[in-house]
Amino acid sequence: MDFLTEIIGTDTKAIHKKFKKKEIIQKQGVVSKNAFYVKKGLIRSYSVDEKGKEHIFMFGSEDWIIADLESNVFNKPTELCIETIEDSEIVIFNIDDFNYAESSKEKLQKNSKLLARRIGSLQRRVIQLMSSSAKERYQMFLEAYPLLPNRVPQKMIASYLGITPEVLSKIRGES
Amino acid sequence: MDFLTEIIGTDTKAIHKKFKKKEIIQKQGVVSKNAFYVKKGLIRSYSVDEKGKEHIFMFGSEDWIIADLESNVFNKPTELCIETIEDSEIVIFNIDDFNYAESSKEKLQKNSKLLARRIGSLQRRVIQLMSSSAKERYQMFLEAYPLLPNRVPQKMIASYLGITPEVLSKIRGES
DNA sequence: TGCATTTCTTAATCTAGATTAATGGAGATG
DNA sequence: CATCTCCATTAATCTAGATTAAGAAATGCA
Repeated sequence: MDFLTEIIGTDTKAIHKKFKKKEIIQKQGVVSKNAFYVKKGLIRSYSVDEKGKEHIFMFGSEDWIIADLESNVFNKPTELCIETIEDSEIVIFNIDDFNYAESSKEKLQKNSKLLARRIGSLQRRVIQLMSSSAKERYQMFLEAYPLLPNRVPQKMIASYLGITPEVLSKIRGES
Repeated sequence: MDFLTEIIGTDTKAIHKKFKKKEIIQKQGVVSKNAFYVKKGLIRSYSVDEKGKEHIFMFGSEDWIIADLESNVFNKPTELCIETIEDSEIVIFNIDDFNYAESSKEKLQKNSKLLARRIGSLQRRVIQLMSSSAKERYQMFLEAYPLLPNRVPQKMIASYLGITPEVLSKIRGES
């Protein structure tokens, strides 16, 4: 738990938990201040629209932190459901502790860097969604996350890219 | 310059500048550490794809800060061009100062909150782009930014929504 | 091991939104 | 004020990707 300790320090209360494959870590609709650090395994966060369709917002593998900041910041029920894809070990901690508590300067700075980094990748994602075709987006995904395709089912990759599994299958068949 | 002082403090070196309508504040391709605080007026950041098509990433009106964090964080040329829509007064400052310098704890915490808030809205934007129709996105835009439609040309709203001006015109005609 | 369920693929349609093109206004500029 | 360039709108096509459907492969479970 090295990388995590470095970020949240040792003073933060954190719960260590193991989950089986396909277990729900956090349900949609809950108001929670939790953040989830992936020590081992693979998880995903996704929203479900009115038609019952799932849209994967992000994947989290080792050393990633997943949290619904939209919910945390604006204090409203999560639209994101968080669920394991593989058997996983997750460290759950309170995001307020993480962000604003009696943290050291150093910790706060590290935190800012992490947040900025995440904004960077979200920015890229938004621009991609607006300007690239399904095929281009798939290729960029492969480059950005070369290890994930082996661990994630096709239909989830499709969901992350904002396309249907049928179209993804076609694209893969082409190249 | 109240709100800004509160965030960046008085120690940070900042340049105060006036721009005419349609002036370019920052060009694509530059590696810069600049952030732009809008004191007065309206600006936009956008990327241009290979086909020469513009995609507006975000608008910034009074009290907004616009910066290409993707570029700042990963230290690579900006993909975002920043340009005024109206005559504007802009405060330019170095984002490193803002983030990591000899800042007070309080300032760092405030900074974290701002970043988290921005992540929240980007998260929402990504989910919207994946799950909503053009019409729904337009309606959400109107709710989220009720004042902008009067100040921004249609074609720019279309660009922000990720659709063509023709489709936006059609949508507006319907309701 | 065998049956059930889920996932992937292929193919035939359908549709939201893109593209192209033409028109009438609205601002800018001399 | 006359010309010019840019904008918004409408309408006719076109197309990327959605939907539907059905069979094949993989996976889970008793």
